[in-house]
Amino acid sequence: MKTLQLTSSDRAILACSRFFGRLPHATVEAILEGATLSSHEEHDVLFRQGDSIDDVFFVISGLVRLYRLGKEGREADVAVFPKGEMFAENAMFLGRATASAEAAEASIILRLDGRKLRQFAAVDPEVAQALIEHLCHRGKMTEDLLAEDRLLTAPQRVASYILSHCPNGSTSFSFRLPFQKNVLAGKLGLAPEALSRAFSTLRLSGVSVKGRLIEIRDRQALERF
Amino acid sequence: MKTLQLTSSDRAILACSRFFGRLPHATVEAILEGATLSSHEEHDVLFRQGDSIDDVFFVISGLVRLYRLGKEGREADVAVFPKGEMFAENAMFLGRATASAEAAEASIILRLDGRKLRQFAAVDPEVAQALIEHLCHRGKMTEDLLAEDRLLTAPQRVASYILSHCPNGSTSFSFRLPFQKNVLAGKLGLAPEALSRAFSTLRLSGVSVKGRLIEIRDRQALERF
DNA sequence: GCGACTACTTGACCTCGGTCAAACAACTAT
DNA sequence: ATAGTTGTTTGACCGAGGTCAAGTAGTCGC
Repeated sequence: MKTLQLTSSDRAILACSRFFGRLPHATVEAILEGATLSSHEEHDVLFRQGDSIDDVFFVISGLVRLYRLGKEGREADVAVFPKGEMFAENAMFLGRATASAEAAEASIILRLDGRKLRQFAAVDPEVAQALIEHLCHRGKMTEDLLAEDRLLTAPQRVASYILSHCPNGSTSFSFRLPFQKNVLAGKLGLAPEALSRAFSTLRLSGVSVKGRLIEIRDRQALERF
Repeated sequence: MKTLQLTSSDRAILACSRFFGRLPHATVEAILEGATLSSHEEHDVLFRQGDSIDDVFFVISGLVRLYRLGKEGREADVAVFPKGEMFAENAMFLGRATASAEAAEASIILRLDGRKLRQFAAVDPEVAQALIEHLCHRGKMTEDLLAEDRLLTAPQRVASYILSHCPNGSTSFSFRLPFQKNVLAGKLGLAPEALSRAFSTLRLSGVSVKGRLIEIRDRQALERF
């Protein structure tokens, strides 16, 4: 872990994030005052389930995995945050972290003073509003995961993930996975082997996979799955 | 469905709910103005996934099941709300309902004007604060469900549910299920048959089940599970 | 080029839990 | 009581996916 300075390109990322994007510059600057920036290696732990943390985190670059611990060291991902996402606002209001967080690849993380943010939310309705919308969005994300776990088989979940990256309208297209298959497996609640098998099932429906490159030949076929 | 009048005992329930409990009487009264009260039979649908609703719901009595729809009419519960809980605040900010809701037993439901509540939240920081904490709590609930689904087997999930109703300290105790086993199965993401089998597995660890009455002889045995 | 990692895939096996069918139990209405 | 309805349990079966163990790519260093 190394401490860094906030650059202007970092600010650009903040400016177009869901949370900060809604707020006027002055407010953003005020919230950012005293924030610290740090770089982390893959597998660096940011905080642990049960910790009482009073910071809020923001992914400037890289990827963070949020997970719960089970018996015998088992881990279950409850969310994965790419560049531009904020997390651990929960802990700020609930008192302790409900999950652990670690960098899923080399990442740069911004750490805001939670008490200050809370203060702002209590005074500035605009900040409160932004927080509310952020929380609604986060709630929907976990609800999505839960519902997919309960309703879909492994290949269906993968198909659904692929489709969520597909601009609707086009029947064939391709894209690069934004992270390792390992991480995708975790996010979808699958063992890596199961993800692999799911991909090879989908191959029969016109999906080709070369490394991180995914190619779709027939959108309808995927939707039918 | 029948329209009703808000009684004083209904107000008492509101007053000690997580959301309204934090707010001053005057604010509560203002939010409640224009709210409508209705009674519903089991299986009455309150709204459907995808509906654009501009009401927020509150369970005065009974039980509401929130669920997502899958292929071929499959349903997956994403939350179950007992008396005193508020729901569908999500839809207010996201535009449409992310899930369907129906009464899981005969229930009395209070329906608040969402636009007005939103208005209040935008003006009164106290309301915003209450909303934020409510959303954090809801987020944690779904996260709990997701993590349990991914980390625990059926008997473990049931054990965990039982333990969550056990006053910590006592080694043996008993309580009544607050709803049908059917509903519990749904909440835990199990088929009713699987719940039944889970109970009979736990019987070997000192759990006895007679109808809705659950009796625990050995707390530690459950925790070890 | 070579070896040494690490990511990913494949195969074999087995357990958990879903599904269908049937038996049972509790409740209601007649 | 009798029959019907609904909630719950049990048995038999099977398929999805976890786990362990090899094997195959890639990728990095040199």
